[in-house]
Amino acid sequence: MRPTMRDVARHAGVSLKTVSRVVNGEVGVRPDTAEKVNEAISALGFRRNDIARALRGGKRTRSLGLVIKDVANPFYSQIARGVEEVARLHDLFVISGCSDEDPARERHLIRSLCERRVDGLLVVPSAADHRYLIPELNMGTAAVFMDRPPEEAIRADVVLIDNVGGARSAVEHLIAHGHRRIACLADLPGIFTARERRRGYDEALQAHGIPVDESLVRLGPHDVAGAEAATAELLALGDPPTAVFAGNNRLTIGALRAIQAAGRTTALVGFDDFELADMLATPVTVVAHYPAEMGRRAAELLCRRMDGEDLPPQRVLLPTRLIVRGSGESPPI
Amino acid sequence: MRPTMRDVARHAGVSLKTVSRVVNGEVGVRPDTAEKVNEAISALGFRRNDIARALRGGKRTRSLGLVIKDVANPFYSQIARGVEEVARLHDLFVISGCSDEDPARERHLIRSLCERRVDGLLVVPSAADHRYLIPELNMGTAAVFMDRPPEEAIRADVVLIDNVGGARSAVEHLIAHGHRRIACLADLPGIFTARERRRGYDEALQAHGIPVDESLVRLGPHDVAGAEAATAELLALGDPPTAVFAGNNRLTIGALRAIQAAGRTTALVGFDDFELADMLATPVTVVAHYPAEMGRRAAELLCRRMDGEDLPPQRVLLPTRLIVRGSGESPPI
DNA sequence: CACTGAGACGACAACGTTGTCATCTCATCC
DNA sequence: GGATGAGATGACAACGTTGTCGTCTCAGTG
Repeated sequence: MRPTMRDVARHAGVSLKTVSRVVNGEVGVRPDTAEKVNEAISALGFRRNDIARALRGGKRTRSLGLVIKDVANPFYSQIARGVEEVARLHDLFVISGCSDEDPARERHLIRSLCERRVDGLLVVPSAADHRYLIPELNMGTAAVFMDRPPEEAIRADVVLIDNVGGARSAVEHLIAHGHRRIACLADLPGIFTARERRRGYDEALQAHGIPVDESLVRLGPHDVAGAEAATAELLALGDPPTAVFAGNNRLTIGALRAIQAAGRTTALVGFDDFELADMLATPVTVVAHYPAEMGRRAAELLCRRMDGEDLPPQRVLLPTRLIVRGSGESPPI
Repeated sequence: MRPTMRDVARHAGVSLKTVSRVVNGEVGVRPDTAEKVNEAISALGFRRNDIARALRGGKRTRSLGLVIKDVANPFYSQIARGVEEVARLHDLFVISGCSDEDPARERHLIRSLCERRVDGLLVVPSAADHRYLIPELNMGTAAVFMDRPPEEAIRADVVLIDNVGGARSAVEHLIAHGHRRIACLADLPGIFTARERRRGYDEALQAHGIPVDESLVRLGPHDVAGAEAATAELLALGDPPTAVFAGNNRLTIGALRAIQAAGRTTALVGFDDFELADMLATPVTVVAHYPAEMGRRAAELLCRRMDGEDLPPQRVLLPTRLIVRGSGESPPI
């Protein structure tokens, strides 16, 4: 089927090794010999077999595995983009898979990637137990986690967003605009980022001497519809909140729908920026962060590990930025 | 570093081949032998080396290459998602790369993917010449193109959106609402989809006996800013259009900005659906299509080719759907 | 002319796995 | 009791490449 170096060698009347030398640009081949070989290569359409190349000498496969929840989700696709940019610089390929937040699938993916001998792993871990990774790590597969840390037992680098700080800045922004009754839409409490953002919300209130009113906190909404319902409920309270902090972009959209539907001017700040946030009927004030940057930083850390650098496990915290657009600056009723 | 089957064999006191049999679930191993082997496997943390596996016997690598313009762009990330879904069913991995519409990079990517011996290629081709692919195709690498066809000379499957039909339906919708002066924002004429959508625009007008007024057609705007400027220019004409057809979602957003800025109620229909189109100040009527479906269909075709099916090259045309949301139904001034 | 050494090139093994075929062990049967 | 054969296991080669080392050629030197 595909010609091998042996075929090229036969065709050019030289030895296998000489073809190898030419293909890899090694020195010590006479120009006319090299030309003969190159002619044979184009005549036969030879392509060096990277599979064989990786096998021989336990060479690197020049590939890294990326496990995310879902490429179709902009948050993850931007991470993927950041990863790919760094991979490109290092002449690495990215082999990616979507876990869909299913721990079994995640585990299967990681295992398969290890079997393919990727040089390193980049993982956005699901909420499950990751100790099964320990043997792989001990065996020398480098790994860096993104967005959520794995359990204590796993000594690996992590790149996180400053969830607590970002949430705090959002809530403080609302407080600065005079709000005291601020609702919090948090995602499922099993999710690390949801817990952290909730913590930032609490800290901001406490820092300003505002008691946390649990009736204004909604843990659990996980999609636009859930957030819309939860917000509608909050707005229907006898003493409704004058502002809402939404823990991620799904929740922000849901809250926005409910606020618009209720014809209120309730203030809103959301975690996560999203496209067209500035083009909505009410432009949305958000805590922005940079998923592509997370991918890049994680990939860079991974490359350093792959190059054998032996630092203690790093924990990178990426900053957030409050983008003021209107929805967060409405005064209390 | 990582243990091999030989190590496992030594540890279990059996032969290499017996380990292979156990690992691959072959019959003809006594249960107690299998157990010894399995114990050795977990004791050593053995993982079968898929690289060696693929090499031996010219086996498939169980991977496919995906070349898109940019994963961070939702259109492409949805394609990637569709591809992933099918790949998962066939136990294949997806190795992807972003061409950034750079023909040289695309070529490099495809070449590298072939060197890695992917079992098949999925490509959204850039505007360049793809004849360099012919040797690879002849050499047995299956390939399926998406979104844009490669040149005539390349006999391969293609999965396209019904660009002409979708554009025609958009413009006919505007005509049905009484518009006669309909502007067309098309992307760079070098882009296949831009040409096709422009053609749909022409056909719709001609079918209704409306002459094409070239002063209402803008070829070239390629981003939001360009479309905004072009639309502003159109609206400033002595006899401005009463409706705009925008050839893709970037152009739609640009047009929308310009229309809002000018305080007009100019009707607007855009090609490509986008998230939050229904949440904008003016909800946008669009020609929707399904990029994930394109990825799925292309991946399915590719899998059939990889399984050795030998059909003539297929050309799949995916339907579009007009989603009415408001912006396309304003009457002429 | 014999010697030296650098430069060009080739033979061979090895990477980790699996397909092929050979061997070895028994229980079964006449 | 020896032949038979099924079942279990092992030896070995091969996949396509590259690292190591050996061989060969030939110009330069004494």
